[in-house]
Amino acid sequence: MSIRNTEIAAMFEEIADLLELQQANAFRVRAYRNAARTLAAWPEEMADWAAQGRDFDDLPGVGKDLAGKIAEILARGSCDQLDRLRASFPRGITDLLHISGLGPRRVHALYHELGIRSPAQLLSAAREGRIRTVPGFGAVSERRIAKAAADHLERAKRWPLARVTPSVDALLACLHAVPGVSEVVVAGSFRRRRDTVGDLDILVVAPADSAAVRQLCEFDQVEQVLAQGSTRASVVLKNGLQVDMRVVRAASFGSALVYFTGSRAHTITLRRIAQAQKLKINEYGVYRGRIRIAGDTEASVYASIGLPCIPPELREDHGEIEAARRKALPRLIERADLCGDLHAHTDASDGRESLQQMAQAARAAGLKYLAITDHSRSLTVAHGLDARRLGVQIDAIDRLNEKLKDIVLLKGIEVDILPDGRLDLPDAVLARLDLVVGAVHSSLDLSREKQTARILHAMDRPNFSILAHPNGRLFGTRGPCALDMERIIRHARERGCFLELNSQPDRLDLFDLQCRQARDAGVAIAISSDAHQGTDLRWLALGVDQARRGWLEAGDVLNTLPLQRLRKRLAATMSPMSG
DNA sequence: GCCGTTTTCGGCCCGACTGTTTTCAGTCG
Repeated sequence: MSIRNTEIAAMFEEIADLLELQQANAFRVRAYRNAARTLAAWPEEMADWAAQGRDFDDLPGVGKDLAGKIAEILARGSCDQLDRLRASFPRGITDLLHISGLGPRRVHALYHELGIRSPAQLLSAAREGRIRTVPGFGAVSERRIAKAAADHLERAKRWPLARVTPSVDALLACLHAVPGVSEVVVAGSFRRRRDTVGDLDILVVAPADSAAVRQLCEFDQVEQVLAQGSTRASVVLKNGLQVDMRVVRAASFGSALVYFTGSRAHTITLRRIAQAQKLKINEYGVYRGRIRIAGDTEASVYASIGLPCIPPELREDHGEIEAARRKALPRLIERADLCGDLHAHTDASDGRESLQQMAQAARAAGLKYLAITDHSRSLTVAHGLDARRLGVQIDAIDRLNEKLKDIVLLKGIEVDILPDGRLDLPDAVLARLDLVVGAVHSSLDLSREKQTARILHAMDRPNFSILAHPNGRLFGTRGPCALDMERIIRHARERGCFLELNSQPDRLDLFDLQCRQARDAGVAIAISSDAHQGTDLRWLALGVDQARRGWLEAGDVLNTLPLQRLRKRLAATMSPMSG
């Protein structure tokens, strides 16, 4: 199988790590990291570029040298430089670089003084009191290293976005109570609405002498204070979540918000642009020489370098700055653009509420239609519907629709895609429905080829409308299935069917970059709640957040269509000879 | 190692916090 961009990126990161341990030129190291970042986010595979005869040095941050290394990696799975570097260090030593508090200098020192070459060895050395014998290390460092090594061995964890909401609410309340505090904003990846967050970055606007830092450090949910200064503090909450807080004055609010919202790559690019215009951007403002020319609002910071304000969800240095320059930023979808929801369950399968209760909840959520898509028969743990029970539900929906006002229930099913790609109910039964949502719930560990073929085959069935939660990942439970998503997107385009962005907090599936690929390919996305009770409809907002990260506009999303136009789009997928 | 209405050479984002090196290097975000 061909080598993927993410694998090339990982090799460049490894080269960068090993070069750092060799104390190589820091800018050379950075060049590898820049290229790795570009590769990891690039929508087209370099293997395809190679097949098309395209030059790798067309990639930003990739010159002749790195282009040659990409070609070498594609050809033989590695490159001479990586092989040489690996040979000169013990395997696994780069793990040490990913332990909090350790950088290349300290790892170098620990390796040469104590022969430490793994996190486990580091932990024992710290517990035996040997770290403090190394010049530059003391008892405090040793204690911190022991803790960080233990944490690393337990594996650093990222939090699903929705799971940090209780902590966010508590922190906002805590900090708003401080006299003089005028703004409290959670910035960082939380504000960019990434599907997971590693920590919380909180920006507080307050006078220089405010008690905000002390308030956070003394907050009753704080387990440990990592750092405490006059304008910054870092703490770990009792639930393990790290919180970094910065205090700025109102005049710097905009520049601080840009800076702490990130991403790192985005802000670095902004500063490079500023530098080229003889300006300097930092968290306190935008400066020409010693004169401060902007910084009170985010818009003023972007305007100072000739750009419109870029929505936080796009700030990943994935082309949004170039798009802003060309005045070609997308007009991102909003929750209010959704007219309905195309994936919901009732108590007929594993939902908790009746048809009528779900209809009322959907109307209360401002929706005009709700597709009822209970599970199919093979998902026995969810009391999946067979043909007879589905028929009963179809009749019940028809009767209920006659009585309902301001909301229409659509007749659907979340039909299992069987391991061989067949659907779990006969075509004649599915043909009675308004839409068919197909989903994989079993045999999740097939090979990439088999899993992809299974889904392509299912899409070819005459009544297939929407592929539900395409990657099948569940945070904390299982990773995404091995899939050729580019092929699935192309096939959906050819077949005229749709991909779901499942809004459940533990799914958020399609991923952001895949949404963008689908959009670029002209495949519409259904943003669906997968609600199992009425209150779950609130998850649609999370799906919209992720869709915005995928650059989706209202026109890219199937369920922004009003009912009549939606019916037409769906009907095209439901006719036996479609595609 | 990359890159150029600053430059084909000489730059490369910027500031806060920590521990320990009594003046700053290392790390982090």
